[in-house]
Amino acid sequence: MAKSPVPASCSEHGVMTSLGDKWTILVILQLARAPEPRQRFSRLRRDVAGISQRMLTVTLRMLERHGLVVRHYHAEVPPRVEYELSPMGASLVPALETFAAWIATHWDAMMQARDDYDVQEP
Amino acid sequence: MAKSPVPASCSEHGVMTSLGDKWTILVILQLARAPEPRQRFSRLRRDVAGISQRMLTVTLRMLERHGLVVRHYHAEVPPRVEYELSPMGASLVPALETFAAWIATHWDAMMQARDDYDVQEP
DNA sequence: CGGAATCCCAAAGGATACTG
DNA sequence: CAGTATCCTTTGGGATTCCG
Repeated sequence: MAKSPVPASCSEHGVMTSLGDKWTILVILQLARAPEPRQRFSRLRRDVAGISQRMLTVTLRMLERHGLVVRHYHAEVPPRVEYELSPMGASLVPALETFAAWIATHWDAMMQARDDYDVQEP
Repeated sequence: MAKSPVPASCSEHGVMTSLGDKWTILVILQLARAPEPRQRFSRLRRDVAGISQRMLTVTLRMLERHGLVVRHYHAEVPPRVEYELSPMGASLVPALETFAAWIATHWDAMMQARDDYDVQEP
């Protein structure tokens, strides 16, 4: 990069790199969909399909760092940590749910298009 | 992966991996925002800030493969190729614009939160 | 002009082991 | 339990060159 003088769209560009990440979106949706607003680390680990413990840690840290998630640490033995969406994080949820709904609606058509494309052009 | 028996959320998971990609979102938005519905390769290359020729090719191929973009090839000399959103691709745009609008609105707050976080915890 | 192919490096991310 | 640290493999993606 550093070839164009950082246009205005660079803010979008930068956020897409982090927020557009697969795990980020899935973790936020999981936090939003669960009945209880606060979720424990191990629960998220189970419910976000396929995420590794490392990526969940990294993702939650990034979200906390940007003010989208609040981390509640309880200094007990064994320790208990809960995560919940901040008001700003919660305000992002509708956009993500719209995105997720679009996927659910068009998933079959996209897979069909992909198969058609693949049989035609080898 | 292949540890959990591929739950229903795997569709979201799978699409996020491709559609959630940074370049994919930026290319779709560029195709949607330009006044002319059809855009030439070289124009997209210029307008999508920072994208390499390789990634633009890969991204457009993937979008075409999934039925979100239509490729118009004109066998002239020199050849001319135009891309435009399919109806399905266009139907995704509102969701992405909502996402982009959220980013524009909350960008400053996120950067502020990030700076606050960074000075506190070294 | 609009790619495709190759090369190659840097970053992402999984597996494992250890700790407060 | 909720991480952190390390290692190591896989992937992303830029640079370059060549082709229709």
